Amino acid sequence: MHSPTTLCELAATVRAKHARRKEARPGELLAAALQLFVEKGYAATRVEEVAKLAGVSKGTLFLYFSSKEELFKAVVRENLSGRFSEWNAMFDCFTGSSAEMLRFCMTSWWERIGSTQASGISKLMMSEAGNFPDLAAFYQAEVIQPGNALIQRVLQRGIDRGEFRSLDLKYGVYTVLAPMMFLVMWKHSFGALKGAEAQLVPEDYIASQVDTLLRGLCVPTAPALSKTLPIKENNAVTTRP
Amino acid sequence: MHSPTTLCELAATVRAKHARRKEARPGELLAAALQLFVEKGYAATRVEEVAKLAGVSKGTLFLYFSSKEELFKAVVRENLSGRFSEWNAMFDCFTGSSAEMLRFCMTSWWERIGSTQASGISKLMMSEAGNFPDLAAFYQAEVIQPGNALIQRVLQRGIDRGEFRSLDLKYGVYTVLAPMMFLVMWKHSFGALKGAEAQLVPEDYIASQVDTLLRGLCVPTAPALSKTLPIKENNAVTTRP
DNA sequence: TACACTAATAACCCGTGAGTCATTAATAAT
DNA sequence: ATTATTAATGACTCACGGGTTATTAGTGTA
Repeated sequence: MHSPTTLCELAATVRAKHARRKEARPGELLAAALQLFVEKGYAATRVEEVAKLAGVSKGTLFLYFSSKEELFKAVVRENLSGRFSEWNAMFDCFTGSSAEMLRFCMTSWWERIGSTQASGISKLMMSEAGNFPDLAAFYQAEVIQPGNALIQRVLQRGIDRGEFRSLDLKYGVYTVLAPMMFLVMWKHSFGALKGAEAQLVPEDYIASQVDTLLRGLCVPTAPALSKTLPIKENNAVTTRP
Repeated sequence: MHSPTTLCELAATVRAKHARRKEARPGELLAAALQLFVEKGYAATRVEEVAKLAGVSKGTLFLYFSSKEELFKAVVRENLSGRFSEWNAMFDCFTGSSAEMLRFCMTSWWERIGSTQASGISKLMMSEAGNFPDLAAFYQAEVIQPGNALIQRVLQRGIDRGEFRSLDLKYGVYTVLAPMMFLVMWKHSFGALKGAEAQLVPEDYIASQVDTLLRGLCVPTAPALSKTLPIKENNAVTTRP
C-alpha cells in the first residue's frame, strides 16, 4: 500500500502517513506555527496549514495543543520568554561606557532577535493585541515588562555614571524601544514588498538611530546648556569589573 | 405600517427602514467604515457591521461600494490623501529655527493626525500590509511617499541652514518617523488595554522624543568644535552663523 | 389613483476555518 | 499470531462572512 519503510526514511519530507513519532511532534508543530504566525499573523494563520507544514493532519495538531490560542502561547514561551535572564546577565558583565552599551544592546538585539523569526511575534502582537486581549495580557506580562525593565536598567546606568543626561525613565525607554519596534513593523509589512522604495538596510538603520539617539540631530553647541541641566554630582565613575 | 415620517425625522438613529437618502449614504458609510476599520482592523471588520453602524443593510452598502476593498480605499482617500498639500504649504511659510520646526511638526502631527481616528489607518496598514499587498501598494503611493518627502524637506532645511548635522537623509527620516509610528501602534494596541502598565501620555511621549531627537541622550561634552548657534527655546531668527 | 422608477431590504449562496469524532493502523504485550 | 493500546487520520459539523438577487416600498409623474 505504502512505499517500503526504507524509502520513507530517506527524506524527512516524505514520511509514512501514519508514522508514530510522539516525541518529535510538538517541536515540529511549534516550528511550523512560528513560521506561519510570523508570515501571516495570528488571525490569518489556519491551523490546518500549520499541521500540513509540520507534516501531520489537523486532528493531530489538536492532539498536542488544545486550541489555536494555546498553540500560540506555546510559540511565545518557546521563542521569547527565558531570553531575558541571559540578557540581564550580559548587562551585569558589561564594563564599557553606557554609550557603547546602548549601541551594543541595539546592534546585538538586531542580530539575535530583530533579524530572526522571533521579531515577527512582536510585530504580530502589536498588530493584533486589540483583537485578542487575552493574548495581549499574556504577552505584556511575559515579554513587554521584562523588556522595559532591561532598557530602564541601561538608561539608569548611564545616568548614574553621569554619561546620560537625566530624563524621565518612563518615557526614555521609548526612545530606545520605538526605533527597534518600528524596524520590526516595517520589516514585516512594507519592507516585505517588492518596491525599491520600501527597501532599507537594517544594520544601517540601527547605526543611524543609535547615532542620533546618543548625539541628537543638532550640531554640537558650546555647553551653555549644562546650567539648565543639573547633572548629578556623584558621577564618580563607578566602573564595574 | 411604519411610524409616521415626523417621528422618523426626530432622531437620526431611529429612521424609517426604507428611507431613501441617496445623497447622505456614502458619507455615513465612510464614517462608519473608518470607525470600525480603526477599531478592529481591515480583515476583522465585517461589512455588515459597517452597514449596521451606518443604519442601512449590507445590501445597501454594496449598492454604493462594489467591494470591501473599494470601501477601504475610499476611506483612505477621504482621510489621508489631500492633507499633504496643506502641510507642504505650512512648511513654506515657517520662519523659525529648524529645531522649532521639527518640534512643531511632531506636536501638531499629534494634534491633527495622531490623536484622531486617522492615525488608526496607519496602524492598520502597518499591521496588514503583508496580507493585502494591493492595499499596501495603494497606501505606499498615496501616503508614505508624500510623508517621507515632507520629513526629508524638514531635515534638509536644518542641514542647509547649519542647524542640523549632516546625515544620510534616507535613514534620518526614520529617526522622525519611527517615534510617531510607534506611538500610533502602541495607542491602538497595548495602549488600548486597561492595564496601568500600558498607559502613556501622548503629549509627554512626543515631548520626550523631540528632546532626545534634537539633543541626544548623552550629556553635552565640551566639543572644542565650532561655536554655533544655541538651539533651544529662546530662538533668535536663526540666520546662518 | 395608477404607474413607472429605483433605493433599500432580507433571504440566500457558497467558500472557509476551528474544533470533533469514528475509524484506521502502528506498536507493544501476551 | 492474536490482542490491546494509542498515534494519527480525514470526513464531519457548525458558525461566520463576502457578495448576490428577488422582492418590497418610497417617490415623482400623469
